[in-house]
Amino acid sequence: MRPEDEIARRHAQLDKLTKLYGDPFHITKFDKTHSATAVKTQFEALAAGEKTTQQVSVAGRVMAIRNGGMFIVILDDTDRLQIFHDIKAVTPQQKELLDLIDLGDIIGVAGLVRRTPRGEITVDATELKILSKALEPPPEKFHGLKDVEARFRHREQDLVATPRTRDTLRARYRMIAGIRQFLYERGFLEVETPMLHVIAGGASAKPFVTHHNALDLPLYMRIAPELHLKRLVIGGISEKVFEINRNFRNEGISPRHNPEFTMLELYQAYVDFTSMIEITEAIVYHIAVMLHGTGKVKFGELELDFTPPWPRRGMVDLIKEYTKTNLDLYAHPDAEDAREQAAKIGVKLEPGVSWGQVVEAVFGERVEHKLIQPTHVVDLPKEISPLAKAWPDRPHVAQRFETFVNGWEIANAFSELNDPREQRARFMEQAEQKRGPDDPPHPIDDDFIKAMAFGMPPMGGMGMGMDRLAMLMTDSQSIREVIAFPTMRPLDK
RNA sequence: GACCGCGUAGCUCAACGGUAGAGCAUUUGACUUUUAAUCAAAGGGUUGCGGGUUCGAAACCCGCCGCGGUCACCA
Repeated sequence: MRPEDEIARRHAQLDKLTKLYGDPFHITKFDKTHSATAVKTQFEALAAGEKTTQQVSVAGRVMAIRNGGMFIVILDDTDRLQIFHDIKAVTPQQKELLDLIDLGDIIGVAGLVRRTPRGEITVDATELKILSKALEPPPEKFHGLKDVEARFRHREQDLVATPRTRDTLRARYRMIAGIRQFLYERGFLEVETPMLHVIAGGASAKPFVTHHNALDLPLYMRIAPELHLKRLVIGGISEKVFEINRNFRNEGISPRHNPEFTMLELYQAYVDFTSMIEITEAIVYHIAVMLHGTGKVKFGELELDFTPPWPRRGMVDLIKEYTKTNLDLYAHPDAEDAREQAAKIGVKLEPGVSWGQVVEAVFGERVEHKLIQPTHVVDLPKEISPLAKAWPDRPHVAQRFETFVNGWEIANAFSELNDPREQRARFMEQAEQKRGPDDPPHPIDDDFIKAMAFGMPPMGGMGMGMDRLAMLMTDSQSIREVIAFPTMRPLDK
């Protein structure tokens, strides 16, 4: 049978079903008393072969039909469940209805619970209703959907066919809900800030550009919520705010980058970055325990231990340690000198980069990917931290940390700069800094500086990538596994 | 963006340059307490798309499309 014949056959099945029992797509509800798991849990004590007179009503997708409809396996959002019809006792009408069921259909069943002699909790159907027809066939029942492209393009099929996908995405959403709950309990107010920005600030990344017709105005999808969140704290809406939502960056796609990704950003007045270290550790540890019952999480061949506290290491010190060259970039505060030192160990940089950019580049090339267990990298250069306070006694160094796990940056936090004069100077500096050849200069957000001039309390702020954290928590090697609908290039037609 | 790899039936996968196959699914029949049900049979293909080499291309070459990986990019 050709594939289009299979679809035609299913349409014919639907027509026949409609003629005999009415259009299934007119059905609006089904009175479901038990989930698959609820049935299995409630009747766990039944012995093999034992029957009950307990009536339950269940519903789900048809995953398997065996022995000509004698055994039907359905899947709901909790588990699989077996449905039984005594094929020798069914009426011709019942047999006709059974023959109208195809793999993938949604059915509702009322019946009596028993445990089969082989040990399977089963519902002996007394009533059966086809609640919805699948006009396209499901993926192969045993091997499922393997083709990664098909899995991401048709996530609904992947969810039905691949238990791992259900587990991974559910864990991701539980994780995000868990973080929200954690922050609510600590007095944080969840807020919302604009996705459409006139100036895409708060980070350095290429934004997506869009256009507002009525205002005839170019708008940018936000690359970070940072500046607006600070303005809310400045306004005193709460001394503790957070937002968990999407950022959009018009950069390359990789196993660790999706054009839209979910960030947690939180800000707390009257604390510094060390409090951000504590809350970062607390959040991640809390999630590890919530999902795995322990701070130790398996990731590929690794076991990541999120039990606090995590080591805090200076960025320049780590460079010294990992390059094994005794290169102390603090001893080379001149940018050109530092650049030459970096070149000596094989890190080539364009002339004109700042000292901080040298440190960052060497770190990125020689250290970052080696930080496997959770590590806070502290003492980042001020020059690459335009929104962070520097240490008064160490003007090159920001009161900032980035947390690395498995070589990935998962968090970034600092004591937030609150001097509007300094902030303007930093932005000016940033605007002049050497960037990529095609990159537009950083625009300066005057509204933000004006807000800061209105009086901003000292505060700590932290950002954490939810997608990468979800990857770590679900042993996923690609960011696309933890995003329900990752960005895909469309197929023609 | 560069390089490497992959693309065969609805799904999972085979096929030395020599007639494109199997399992699942589908159809028909048998069986009927199965659980990847089983048994027998049948139908199902623009081998991603377009060109080329060749007596002959799923395979070799070129271009394109899509996906994956690595790198680049990404404070």
